[in-house]
Amino acid sequence: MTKRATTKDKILDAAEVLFAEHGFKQTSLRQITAEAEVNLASVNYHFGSKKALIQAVMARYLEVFMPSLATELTQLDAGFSTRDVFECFRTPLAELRHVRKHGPTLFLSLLGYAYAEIQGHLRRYTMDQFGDVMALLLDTLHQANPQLSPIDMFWRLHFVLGATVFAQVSGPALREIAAADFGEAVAADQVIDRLIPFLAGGVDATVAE
Amino acid sequence: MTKRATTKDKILDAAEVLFAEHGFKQTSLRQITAEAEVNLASVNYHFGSKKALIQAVMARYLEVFMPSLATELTQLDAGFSTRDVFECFRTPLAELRHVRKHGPTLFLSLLGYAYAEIQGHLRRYTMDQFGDVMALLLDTLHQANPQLSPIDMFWRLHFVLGATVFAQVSGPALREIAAADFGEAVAADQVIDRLIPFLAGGVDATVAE
DNA sequence: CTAAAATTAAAACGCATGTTTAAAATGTAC
DNA sequence: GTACATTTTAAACATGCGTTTTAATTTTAG
Repeated sequence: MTKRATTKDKILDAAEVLFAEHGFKQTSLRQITAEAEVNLASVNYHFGSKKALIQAVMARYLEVFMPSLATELTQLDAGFSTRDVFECFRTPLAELRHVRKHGPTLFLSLLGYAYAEIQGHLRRYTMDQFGDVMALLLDTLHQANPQLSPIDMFWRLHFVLGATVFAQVSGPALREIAAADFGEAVAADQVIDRLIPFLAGGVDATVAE
Repeated sequence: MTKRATTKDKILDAAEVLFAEHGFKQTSLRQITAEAEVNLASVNYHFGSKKALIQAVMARYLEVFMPSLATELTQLDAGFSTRDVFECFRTPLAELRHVRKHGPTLFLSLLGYAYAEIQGHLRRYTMDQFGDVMALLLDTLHQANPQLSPIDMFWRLHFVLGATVFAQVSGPALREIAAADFGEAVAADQVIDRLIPFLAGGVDATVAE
């Protein structure tokens, strides 16, 4: 049988939803503890500070996602394309559903805000912990596109991150507009189906002369 | 001869730099008025509120940029490519240098934060004021890519915005990393040279089957 | 059952924010 | 030069924030 949710988990669950919705800085501990139905002081008791809570929220996802992505990347068959590299994101993202029902969407939103609000400590944490996976990704993409210089690849990877996190951060609003304008509801998962071809096309583009 | 800067202008000039650097919400009126060397209360006296100041900052740029972009788009020669459409952004962006020395960079950063911090009032203001230009852009891109369905084009345009905006928001940090890792300094203007081929490649990509 | 440890709870602290107030200073028109 | 309007100034206000404190409560061990 499943244990009753602990205070610590109730905080994490409430925090990640609010963070994903409104960003880190703009979400207060009072909102979080109200939503989690726990006492305000319990955040500092269990996590020490808001900063530490933010890192704990990210860690739950990064610890699943990053190793999984690394595995997928290293298992690529020889002669892979850029498109194949981006397809490697599907499985690790889908696995986040195991940590939380809407894990994939939540994670990408959190990542987006982690980038947008240039939280020094978060960026440092991510890079310290998973810089090797990022380097592997950069290297793998470069293998698929040897014609691009490392610096060109560097910039294109960051354009990719930008398009991805942005699409997810403003995802709810955009899906709403899309549904209103085109009468077509789009699930969050389907956005990635539209995204991958776009990203691959961008990375594969010939450099400006 | 040029008039001495008024309090109102000193506030606008200081505000836009701080906003572009740290975002809207995270920049306080006290930082702004200290930088501008004016009294704290003068913001509310001259603009009414922080919200109104933010809109005034954006308006200075949008009023120049949007009509100029519209002009460029309508003057495209028949048979234009996606790449041609994105090249239309160069001139309007460059013109922002007339309103302020680093106008192009500032404007894109501001736009980035306006999107990232989902400021309802700002999004509404932008759409109300310049929704027609956005529609024109969407339509023009669709002309260059008639094979894409309207909803595919809708999503790709927003991926484009995401990549652009994030490239600029995290631009200073990225340029720093790039310079450290590749020993190659990149001016802010040159980022757009790397961006345009990427965006065009993404938009032109064949849709997923 | 009891004593110690871990957790929860309520309240307050110190600080920063946007905004307002009311007086002082400055500029303008006659 | 005087009266009026505009602008600047300093101070205070109300609110929300993360954090800390202290006491009550619950859980855990022996």
